[in-house]
Amino acid sequence: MECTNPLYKNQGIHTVNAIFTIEDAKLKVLLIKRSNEPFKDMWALVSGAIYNNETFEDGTSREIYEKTGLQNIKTKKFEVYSNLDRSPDMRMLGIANICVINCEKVNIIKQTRNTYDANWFDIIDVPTLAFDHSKIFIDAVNYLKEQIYKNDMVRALLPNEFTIPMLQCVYEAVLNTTYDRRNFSKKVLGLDLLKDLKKQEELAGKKPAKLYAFKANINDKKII
Amino acid sequence: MECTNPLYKNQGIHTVNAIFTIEDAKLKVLLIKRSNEPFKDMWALVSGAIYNNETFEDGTSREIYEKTGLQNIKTKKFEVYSNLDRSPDMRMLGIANICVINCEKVNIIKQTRNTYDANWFDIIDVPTLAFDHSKIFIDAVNYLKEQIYKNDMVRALLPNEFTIPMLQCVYEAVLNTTYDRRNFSKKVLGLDLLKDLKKQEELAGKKPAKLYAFKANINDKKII
DNA sequence: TCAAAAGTGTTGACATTACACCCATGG
DNA sequence: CCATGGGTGTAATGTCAACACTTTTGA
Repeated sequence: MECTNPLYKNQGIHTVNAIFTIEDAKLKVLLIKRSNEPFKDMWALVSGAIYNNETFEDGTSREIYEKTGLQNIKTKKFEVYSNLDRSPDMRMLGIANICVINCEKVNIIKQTRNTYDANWFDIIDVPTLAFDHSKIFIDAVNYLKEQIYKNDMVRALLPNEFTIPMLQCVYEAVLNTTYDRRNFSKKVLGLDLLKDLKKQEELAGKKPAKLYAFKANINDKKII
Repeated sequence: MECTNPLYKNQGIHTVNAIFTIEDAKLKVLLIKRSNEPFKDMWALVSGAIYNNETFEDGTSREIYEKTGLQNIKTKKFEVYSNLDRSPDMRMLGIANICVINCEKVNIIKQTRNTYDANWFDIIDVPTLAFDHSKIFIDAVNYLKEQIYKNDMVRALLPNEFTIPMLQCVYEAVLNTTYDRRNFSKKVLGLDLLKDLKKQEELAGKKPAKLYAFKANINDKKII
């Protein structure tokens, strides 16, 4: 239906997505290069406008798909940005998401209707971003650190079958720290969180590690 | 500026506020009674539409003030509700806040332009609410439990000068549990969080407790 | 002098940390 | 047979939970 109250009219809603992965034991964020004004040729988080006839979640999935080709991404809203001048064209309220993904599973599309490059950036090498995305990016990293203990986030960063050293690597990359290998292993196994798959990874030049999977329907337990 | 893209037009933004306090050692939420359609005569959370020319934070403060008379309330966004049918008049995206307040400091206005009653409800006695506010209320309580360890939330629920038993009462009311008085006290004092004001409360029939205040610029520390 | 509630100290249980040794693999 | 990295055990330390007694106040 048509909006008649002039006080409410002309408000748009942006979905802004900080998409993270772990690659080479480093926390990385997905950036796209804009091919249109405003902020043409600048790197940006994956973002776009929500349509009238879709929920925020549906619009977010659509925007991520259109700009990267990614599907079925786990997202978590974490902040709202409502400065009146955050977008030069019209009043766009920005709702920001953390998204986490196992980058081995996916292929990023680099050229789309509004973008002409896409890449994973180590979070310490992120350039200045379009709009207010630099601020959103910093907030996203901090939020991710706070929330990484949630099992579904950790799950999304790992393949379905993984080893305990891989799990440790996720924690160390996100929290930018190190843990003792033996204590980490002991802690995780004691939480009754993992299913022993009775299989081993196949790798060269070292003792292969055991493969595990998360048990189904586990409540969040803090590993660290 | 005018919005021309029909895909984005006609989206309104609601601020929906679950305002909590501790009264009689119980966690309570502030509800208002609606005097207009839709949902006339039903209880609701404190909510309203954000205007084009104000930030979300400013619009939230304005709505809370207009519907309750309250000012300077600490708010924290926690969720976005975007079902297409959540408001019968037009597409209204709802952004929900947790708000916390020390009810001793304030006076609630019961009659306003759109409401004709307002009251604190023990969270176990909350009736069915207007719009999707019942769902939002439940999410708010859960979020508050998750976040109560943040110092600024606890601060907002207490007067400027408070005793350790009062602090313990806040935790017990929010988390619906009990703690050992001696262990709680020991833990809090060991965190270097509080300033001893070298004063005592003045109360009848019992040993008066020492008064404390939070130290300035303290990072969040989990008491429990 | 009594009831009510606050302050403090000790102990055992449990969790976390630090650290050393052995094992399996591919080259 | 060696380099790499995974698996496991133990002792020291730190944190948390349970619990008893004393203190201060107003009535």
